Amino acid sequence: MGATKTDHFTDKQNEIAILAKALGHPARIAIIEYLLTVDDCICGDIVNELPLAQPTVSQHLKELKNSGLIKGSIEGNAICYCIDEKVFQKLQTYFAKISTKLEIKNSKCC
Amino acid sequence: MGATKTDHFTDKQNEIAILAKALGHPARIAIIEYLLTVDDCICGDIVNELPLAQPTVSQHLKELKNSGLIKGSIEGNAICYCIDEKVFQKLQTYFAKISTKLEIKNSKCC
DNA sequence: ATTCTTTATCGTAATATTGCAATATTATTA
DNA sequence: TAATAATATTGCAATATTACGATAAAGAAT
Repeated sequence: MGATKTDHFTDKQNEIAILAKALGHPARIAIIEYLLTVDDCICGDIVNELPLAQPTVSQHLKELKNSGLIKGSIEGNAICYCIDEKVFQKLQTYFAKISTKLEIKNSKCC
Repeated sequence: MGATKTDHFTDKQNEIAILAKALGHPARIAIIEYLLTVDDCICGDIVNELPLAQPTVSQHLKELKNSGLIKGSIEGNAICYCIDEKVFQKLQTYFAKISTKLEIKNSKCC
C-alpha cells in the first residue's frame, strides 16, 4: 500500500535500490553531473544551475545526501556538496558485474 | 505538482534517470538478479521467486519493460522476460565515465 | 545589533508509487 | 467448446514524491 517492502529483500538489493532510486530523477542526475565539472561545489551554484526553485533543489540535495551519494560540509556561510567516490565505485562495480554475467550468458534468451 | 519536470533536462539526463528509477526498487533489483541466474525466464517463475503477489510482480515487470531494461516475448502460454544487454551496457558505461572523471578530479573536495 | 546572504524546513497541493483482491484476457489442453 | 493455466488489468487504499511559497535558522558583513 504505497510503502516498499524492504524487509523481504537482501541488504545488498536494498542498498543498490536506494542508490538507484536517488539517481532516479533528472534533477539529481543534473546535480551529480554538475558536481563532476566543478572544483567548487557550493550549494548556491547548484541552485542557480538548475531550473527549479531553491527549496526544491535543497530537497533533491537532501535525498542525494541521505542515500550517501554526496556529502555536505559547511564552508563559512555556504555549504559545499561533494560526490562520494566510494559509493559511485560501488555502483560501477555492480553494473560491471552485471555486464560480465550477461556476456557469459551470451543471451540465448528471447 | 508532484510531476517531474523532465522538459528542463537533457535527453541523456532523462534517459539515465528513467533507467535508475526503474532500478530504484528492491523487487526490481531482485528480478534483474534472478534473470541473471536463469536460462529460462518465465514470468511465473519470477512470481514464485518474489515475496509479492502476482499482480504486484506483474506491475514491477511492466515498469522494467517500460524503461527498456527487460523485454518480454510470448512463449506459448507463458511469457519470457529477458534482460536487454544494450541498456545495461549503457548504464555501465555511464558509471564507468563518472568513476573515471572522479579519479581525474582526485577529489580535492570536502 | 542589524542587515544581508545562504541554506533548510514547514506547509500544502498535485501527482506517482506500492500493494493486493478481484477480474479480465489469452493461449493451451482436455 | 469448456475447463485450465499464465499474465495482465482494474480499482482502490495507503503512502511517497515533486514542487514551491513562506518562513526559519545561522553565519557574514556592515
